[in-house]
Amino acid sequence: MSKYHHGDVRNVLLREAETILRKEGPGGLSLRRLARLTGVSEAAPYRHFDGKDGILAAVAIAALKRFGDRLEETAKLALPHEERIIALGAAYVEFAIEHPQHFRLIFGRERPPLDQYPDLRDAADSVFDILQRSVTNLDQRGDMTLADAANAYNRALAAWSRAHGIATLVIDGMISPPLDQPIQQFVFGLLAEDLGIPASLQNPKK
Amino acid sequence: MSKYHHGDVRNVLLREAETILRKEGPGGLSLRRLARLTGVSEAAPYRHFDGKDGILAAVAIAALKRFGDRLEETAKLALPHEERIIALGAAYVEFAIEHPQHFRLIFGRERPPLDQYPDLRDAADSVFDILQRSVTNLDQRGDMTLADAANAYNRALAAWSRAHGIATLVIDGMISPPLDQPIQQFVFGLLAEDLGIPASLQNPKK
DNA sequence: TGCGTATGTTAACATTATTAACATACATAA
DNA sequence: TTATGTATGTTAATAATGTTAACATACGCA
Repeated sequence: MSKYHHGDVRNVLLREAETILRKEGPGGLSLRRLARLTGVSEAAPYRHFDGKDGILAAVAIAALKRFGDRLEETAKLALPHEERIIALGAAYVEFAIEHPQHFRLIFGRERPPLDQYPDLRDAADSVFDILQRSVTNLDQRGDMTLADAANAYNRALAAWSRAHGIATLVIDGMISPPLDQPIQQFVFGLLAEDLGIPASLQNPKK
Repeated sequence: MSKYHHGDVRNVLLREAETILRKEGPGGLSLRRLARLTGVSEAAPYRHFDGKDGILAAVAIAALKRFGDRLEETAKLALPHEERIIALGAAYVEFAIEHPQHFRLIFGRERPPLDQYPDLRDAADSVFDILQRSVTNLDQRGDMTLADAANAYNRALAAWSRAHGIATLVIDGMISPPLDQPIQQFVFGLLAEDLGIPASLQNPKK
């Protein structure tokens, strides 16, 4: 009977880390507790991951993958372009509300440094690519001028910022979706809110 | 010659905490290091603050005060209502970029729990009040219907979300203001970006 | 069979937040 | 002035953390 060598420690650690993170967030994830819960020695995780950041990076990459898949699904819906932007923003916010800790891990300050984890950077870039392509609708428009492209990029950033702001404010407890209406409706309302930007300040192009 | 009793430890601690936080953020602020730098014993801070969260709360309250003052200044400018909203958003984002750690402390996950520090909650509420009053322009409109009020509240939330999203994405390194144009211009561009929300999704009122 | 590498382990180190137990200065009432 | 209580220090202890070093075992493969 082997005294150790569980055979699958890496995956067990990852799954356990997932459930801890879901409850307590990146800060609450302690390597030693993780090891204890996994039933493995306190130094074992270091054989499979590059320390705490390594584990967080692995979890973040998995989360980004799921996030990206979800956004892509939404982006594929047969919708008018403007409505698709709204739907994307709603999916974005819903993900944040359903998985606040993952969302924080992906975007927040405790995210492992992108330049130390290239896979993490790639995963993050890929999600932004989905957003950008969907919002600017690059696929159907090979004939854009440079100015159009800059414009499209700005529109993507603006849409992203709006969704991101709602998501962040909600999960950080600064605003609370009203209890008497479905969250979807609340998010749609905010995303579609027309701010009445004066023409004098609007982008001169278009 | 007295062996201790510096006379002003609380303020010295606060100022030292400020400079540490500015460089390293809430997570990097260690009570022991703070005490060492202040030239005081490691347990001394506990005589003046309710532990680490207490210090963070005090710093956050001061930061919120400055933040609020700045927003209020902007809100007082003689501008058309819509342009004032843009200016407020810009001031909001500029504060975040100039003081990212303070901004994080105010809004992020490491903020001490609001229900344990009523003064902190009051300070935060007061800032949101400024935003809300300015965006909805409540002062000049005593004649609003209930629906109007709800609408105004939503407009405030939407404007706030947009600015908050830009601020958060920038200080978390997800987007970078272009180097070849002033930050102000970048922020204005994003805030004023017209997303082309379809009429079918716009708020039926108005 | 033997050897190298991957995967475990235990033990140690440095750091952290917090609290208890004790010491000193100061303010104020007698 | 003296006495006493409170505010403000200190040192020392506890419990937890990330990380690394030194050592042990299992497995894959020549």
